[in-house]
Amino acid sequence: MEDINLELFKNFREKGHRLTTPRKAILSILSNTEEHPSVEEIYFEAHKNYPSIGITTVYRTLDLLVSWGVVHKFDFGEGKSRYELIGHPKGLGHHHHLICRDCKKIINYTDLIDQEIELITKLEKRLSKKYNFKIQNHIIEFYGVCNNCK
Amino acid sequence: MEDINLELFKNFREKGHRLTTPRKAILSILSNTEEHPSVEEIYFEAHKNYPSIGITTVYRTLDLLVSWGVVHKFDFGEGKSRYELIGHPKGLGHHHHLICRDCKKIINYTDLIDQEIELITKLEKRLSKKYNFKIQNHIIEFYGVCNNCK
DNA sequence: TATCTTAATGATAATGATTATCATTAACAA
DNA sequence: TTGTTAATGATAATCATTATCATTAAGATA
Repeated sequence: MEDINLELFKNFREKGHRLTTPRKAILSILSNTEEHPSVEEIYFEAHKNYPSIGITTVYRTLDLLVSWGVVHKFDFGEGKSRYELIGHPKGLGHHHHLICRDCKKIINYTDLIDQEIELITKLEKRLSKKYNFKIQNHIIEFYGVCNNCK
Repeated sequence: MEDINLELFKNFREKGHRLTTPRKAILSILSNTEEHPSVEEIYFEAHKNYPSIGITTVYRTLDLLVSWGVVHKFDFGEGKSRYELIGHPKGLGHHHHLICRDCKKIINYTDLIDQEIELITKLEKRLSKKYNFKIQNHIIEFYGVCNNCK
């Protein structure tokens, strides 16, 4: 439970939801990973400290967090979803992905250029006005074939 | 079968695959839609002209096209995949998405493409060199809440 | 602190998209 | 026209996710 952003706890209370043990466990796991864990991985990890947790609760809690825009749900083409805290307390921070169509390997890259941030910020402003859309986050992904698979 | 890019047919032959009726039907559908059809929708559509087609073949053909980087497989969080021709012969062309987390509505937008292309080209070059990765395409998606759902 | 209300949980079954199997069919090379 | 075999389509199997429902425990209240 070391590095949880306490803002996340407040989030629950403010929205009138109960802050339960399984929810705390799941937030803790998301806060302390630098990966994009799947439901099964989160369930397995949570089990260590909280053996009675059910996988249904993992699904439910993640859905809740995703609907608030606090967690992003990814699909890298493996037939299951992966999750990531959007405002990540560890260093992971804002990043994008290179995805191998073949072996599904994911490379995180963070060498974003200023130009990108500028472009995206501009786009966000324009799009949210034009479509009256509240934008919570964005993803940029490059698809192709990795060095091992070509 | 009106507007198929014949390059796509060559693609099959060049790779030593047979150009079969169901494959032609699927390519035709992808070439003539401006949507992101699901497997079921493609199957249903193909059925009109080719009633004996099986849904398994739709899955298989799409997998093949995706592995060549000719078709992109999307997941908009609906629990099923959607597909789109990357080099689209109709006007759809290169675009990105605004996705409502709530109702899953998808808005296609084509704004700011010139500036984007410049930036993305630069990024692509840099990333493919750095990670020795053959990049085939990219997606940019904005997630949030649409006007109806807020 | 004990009690009450009800949101949240977890076990289980149900669903639904996708994949595997395998006998049959049809591309296309010879 | 024929033969080889990749491709097909029907069906069953798999597996992630969702629905159901009796039970539990957060947190408000006394």
